[in-house]
Amino acid sequence: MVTLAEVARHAGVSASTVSYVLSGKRPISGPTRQRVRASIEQLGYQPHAGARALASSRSRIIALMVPLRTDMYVPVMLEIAVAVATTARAHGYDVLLLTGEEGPSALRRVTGSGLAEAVILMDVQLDDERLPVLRAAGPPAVLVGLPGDPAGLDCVDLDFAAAGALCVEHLAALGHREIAVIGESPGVYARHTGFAERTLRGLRERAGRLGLRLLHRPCEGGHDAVAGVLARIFDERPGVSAFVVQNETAVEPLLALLRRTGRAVPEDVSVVAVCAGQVAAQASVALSSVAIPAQELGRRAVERLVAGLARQDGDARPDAGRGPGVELLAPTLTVRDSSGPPPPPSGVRN
Amino acid sequence: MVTLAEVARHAGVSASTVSYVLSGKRPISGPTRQRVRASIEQLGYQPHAGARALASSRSRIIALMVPLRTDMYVPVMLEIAVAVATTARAHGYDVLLLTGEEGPSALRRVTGSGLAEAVILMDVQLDDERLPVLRAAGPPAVLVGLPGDPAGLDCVDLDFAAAGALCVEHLAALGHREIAVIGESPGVYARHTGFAERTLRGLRERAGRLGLRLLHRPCEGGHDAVAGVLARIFDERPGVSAFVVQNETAVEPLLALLRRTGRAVPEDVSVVAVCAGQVAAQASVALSSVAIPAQELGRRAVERLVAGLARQDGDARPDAGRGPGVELLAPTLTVRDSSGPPPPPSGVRN
DNA sequence: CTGAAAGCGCTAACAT
DNA sequence: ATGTTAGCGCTTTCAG
Repeated sequence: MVTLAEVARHAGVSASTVSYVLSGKRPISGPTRQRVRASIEQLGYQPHAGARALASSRSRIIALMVPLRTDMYVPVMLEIAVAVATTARAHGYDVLLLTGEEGPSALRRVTGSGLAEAVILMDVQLDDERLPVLRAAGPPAVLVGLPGDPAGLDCVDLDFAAAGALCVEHLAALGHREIAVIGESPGVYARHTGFAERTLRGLRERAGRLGLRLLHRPCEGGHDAVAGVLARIFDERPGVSAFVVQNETAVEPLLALLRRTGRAVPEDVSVVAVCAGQVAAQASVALSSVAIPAQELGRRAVERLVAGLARQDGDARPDAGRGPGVELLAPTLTVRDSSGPPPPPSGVRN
Repeated sequence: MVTLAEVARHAGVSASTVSYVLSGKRPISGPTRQRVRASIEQLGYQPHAGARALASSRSRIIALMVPLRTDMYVPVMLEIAVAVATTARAHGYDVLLLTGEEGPSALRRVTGSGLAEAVILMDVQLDDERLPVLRAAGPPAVLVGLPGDPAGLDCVDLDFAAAGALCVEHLAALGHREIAVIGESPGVYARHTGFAERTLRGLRERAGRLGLRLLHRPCEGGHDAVAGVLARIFDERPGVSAFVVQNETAVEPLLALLRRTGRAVPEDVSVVAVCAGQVAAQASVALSSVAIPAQELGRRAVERLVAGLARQDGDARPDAGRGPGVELLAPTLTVRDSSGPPPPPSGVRN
């Protein structure tokens, strides 16, 4: 293995000079820098990560904790993870993959051992058990998602409430007066995953303001579960002319069932989804939808973390990352083929 | 930060004793071990990862390279990644997440810097550009997937050829004589991703042996693409009574289109899939399918890697991991609701 | 602008 | 069974 000392000897300089060429932490004359660079190149030198971490107390590693349970928003999770890794690299960091399984102790472990100098948490619950660890003099952290009490924490998420409102608004503008919401599976609500409840709040609030009727039903994924829920909805509210879906695995079953029961989309009923953009675009009827901005979420999480770490170093630049706090990304609704005006009142159908 | 030296002082022993209590690399008397353990506990000591890596030249980190492009088998990819992380932890390793983006250089980087001591590569292409790095005195590595020439490499994958054969066999046993294959998107074949071609080979070979007609068509995901392919298939081969699908995003569109064109599944046509188990189970008609054993793949990859690393250490145990080479997991076909006997010859329908 | 040298915290001979 | 000690490779004072 090539060491810094060998590079130094080869270049005819001291070890510290090589180090400073690498870090740029002090001015090095042009010629020396050239020679050192050449030696590094020739010898194929690569700094030893462990030695660096030991001497500098900075591992340049960010831990990313993904949920163990992969039952929800799976493509989105992967996309966020990949965006985190990519963005982290762009800032000189590597990413350590942790699963939710180990829970809070994993955070203590990677953080206490100096393995990771910061963490990003995905799939945050309203009263997440990992949060106490973070508040108690924890490491720099950014949550993707919003806990019940985000005080003192750094969070990035889609503004799901606004997303819900946006869906209602879109449907209201088309003339719909009665909407049904096919929600996440009951388990998601039971776990108090914030985004589901926030979406619902946004839906309800805007529906209330615009005077629409709104019916919400949690729903498991899969064809049979959706069939049951759908039947109950039409039973309770025959006047429903539009659906908002927030469960990727319910999307296709819903479309299939509507088709089978002779309801054309969007002629007879409209459907709007809050889900991964790809899912919406590739559905058997391209769905008008609010996409989860997975890449953006991953990217922002890293950027905020890196800004925070720089701040620690005394990089008092006022620009990067607008400081800690909650950052909610504004939702965008993409209109595709699944939403249109409601059918004319029954009996008047042409 | 609590150091090993402090623990040693607190316990009234030398630093090496503490180290050995931790590593178990030499016998320590019961009493001393107790005292050291107690001190560790009380002081909340955590070994410094960097210092350890430096002194021992073992980082206890495995790099996992996932494809950047997330267009295929996405849930499976995440499931593998999570299984890798979980299994690695069970063996005392952590996992570094790399994206395909950086390519071969990422391998050199994490490996040359001692950051990771071994790597797992996912989504391996037939002539993967990362392989030369591995063969050339590279780090211990396991591929999830099969390259064109696996010589000298350690690989784990589903036996896709056997999976294809299994599908044909199942359909043949039901009485089908003419089968169509909805393949992966053309891009996948163009990239020479091995599994798609191996599946096809298995399908063809078994179909040939059993005297079935087989028609293969690559297919993009999404409703429109599937519609086009399906139309062409029925045009060319009106006698087709069964489909094998190997593209998760084509599954629901296919089912929807069959339904719409008045073909009942499985009464009129059978459908068998090679895809994630969850997708098959949750489809609008529960699909008979060969599942991709994601967890098993991730688990085996780590186990083989760890076995290899132990072998390096001189752990000449004959058991663990059956040595390097190619390990193909046997496929399992789960019969669900989408496959049955073909309809009686036309004109005889009841 | 550059060098010398003292650690960073841990492991693993080498002792006893 | 335990202690002593010499590094592992790098960063960062302290000195010029």
